[in-house]
Amino acid sequence: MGRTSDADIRLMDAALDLIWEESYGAVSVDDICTRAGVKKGSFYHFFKTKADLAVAALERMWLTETKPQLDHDFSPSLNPLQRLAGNLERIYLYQIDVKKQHGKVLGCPVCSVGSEVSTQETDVGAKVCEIYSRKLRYYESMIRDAIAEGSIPPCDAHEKASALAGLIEGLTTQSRIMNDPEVLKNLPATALGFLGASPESVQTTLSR
Amino acid sequence: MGRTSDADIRLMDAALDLIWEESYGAVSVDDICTRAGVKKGSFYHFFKTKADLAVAALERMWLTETKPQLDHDFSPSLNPLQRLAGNLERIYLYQIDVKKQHGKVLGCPVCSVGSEVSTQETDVGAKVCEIYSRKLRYYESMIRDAIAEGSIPPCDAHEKASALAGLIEGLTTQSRIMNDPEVLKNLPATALGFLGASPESVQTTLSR
DNA sequence: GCTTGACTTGACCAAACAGTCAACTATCAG
DNA sequence: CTGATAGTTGACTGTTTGGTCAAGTCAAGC
Repeated sequence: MGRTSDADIRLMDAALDLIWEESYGAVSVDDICTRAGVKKGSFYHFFKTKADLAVAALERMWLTETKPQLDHDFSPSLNPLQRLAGNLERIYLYQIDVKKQHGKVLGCPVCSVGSEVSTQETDVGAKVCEIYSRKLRYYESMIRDAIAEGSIPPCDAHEKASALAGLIEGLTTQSRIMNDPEVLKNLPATALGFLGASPESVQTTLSR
Repeated sequence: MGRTSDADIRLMDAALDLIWEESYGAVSVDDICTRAGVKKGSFYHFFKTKADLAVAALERMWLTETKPQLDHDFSPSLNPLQRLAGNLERIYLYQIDVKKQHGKVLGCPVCSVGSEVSTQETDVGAKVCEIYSRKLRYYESMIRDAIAEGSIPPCDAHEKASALAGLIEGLTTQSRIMNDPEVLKNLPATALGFLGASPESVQTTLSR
């Protein structure tokens, strides 16, 4: 019963877009409301604070975008190294497209927001941490499969996954700072090499 | 002639501290003035805007802290892999200390600020970019020396340096987000392995 | 078709904000 | 000693900000 609305969804989408394009701190509640076409009273009907909205928006992004994409890219139907190579190639092409659309490389919103607010907005920080950890599981499982398959030397999969995430997020951040997607061009090959894949298997994996 | 002052230096130090602890967007001109013990009128006597101050503060940090430290860590008097290992070990121990002092892992201010403001404050973004590039030169020269010495396989030193910086900054950011310095514990070994150093040379490099 | 309750609206408030200024003060060079 | 000048101060302005609210609107379920 009662009136129906998609204002909360419009607010989440607007918030994520703006925060991605600018930054968490540079975006005001008014900015978000204007972009979403929602009045401030409605904002506070759905969310207690900007941080509250950010948490909801991040979780929504995970559910509607990140998770489906990762499920596709890291499907066990592919061989482990191809999963990673495909995912990283897609990230590279995506940032090229983002630069075309927005005029700027925008990188990864989860990472940017996390680094910005982790010491301040604890709820947002916790949500970022959660999403980051979920991503790590995809890497970890891929690494375990690659070891089992013999395509990379044995190692601590959890630790390697964390370092791999560092490499990926670090270069993505670098491409945002430098505003240059080409920083990511060799990421697939670099990442495979980092995992210890032989130069030949890197070659064959990337040529598919 | 005229009155002397160190207010500009106090402002730069205060700004850098606050921005490091919180974020660029979360810190106001009033906050900076209060921490520096300077009145707002004096702030605007020395700097046009917060962005202007940030640029000056970053350059000052480079000159008084980063550069001397890098010159020490990457001194050609050490063998190339030891330079990197020593530098990364120091970063790890430093973040442990920062967590003790501030209660939180704060990561690298250049990288955090860069990721936050690169799309908005172009002057600050350019300065971050400049400092980032200067850091890359240390990595690049170390990599070239390591190749010449035969301790790592040949590669494009510039590209490898960029990826190495991604790995280091990425894991540093991860440790800030997770508020856990232990993320950086194996960074020395991980980075040496990433460069292609043999397990034995990693072992001997780290045991010194 | 009417009641209930979720949603909307625009006006409103106090606090925080960036930025200005004229009057004041300390210091250095001559 | 003194004048020119760099630096200081606190009070000021206008704007943006987060946040509230009472009155109004609309749709679902009975």
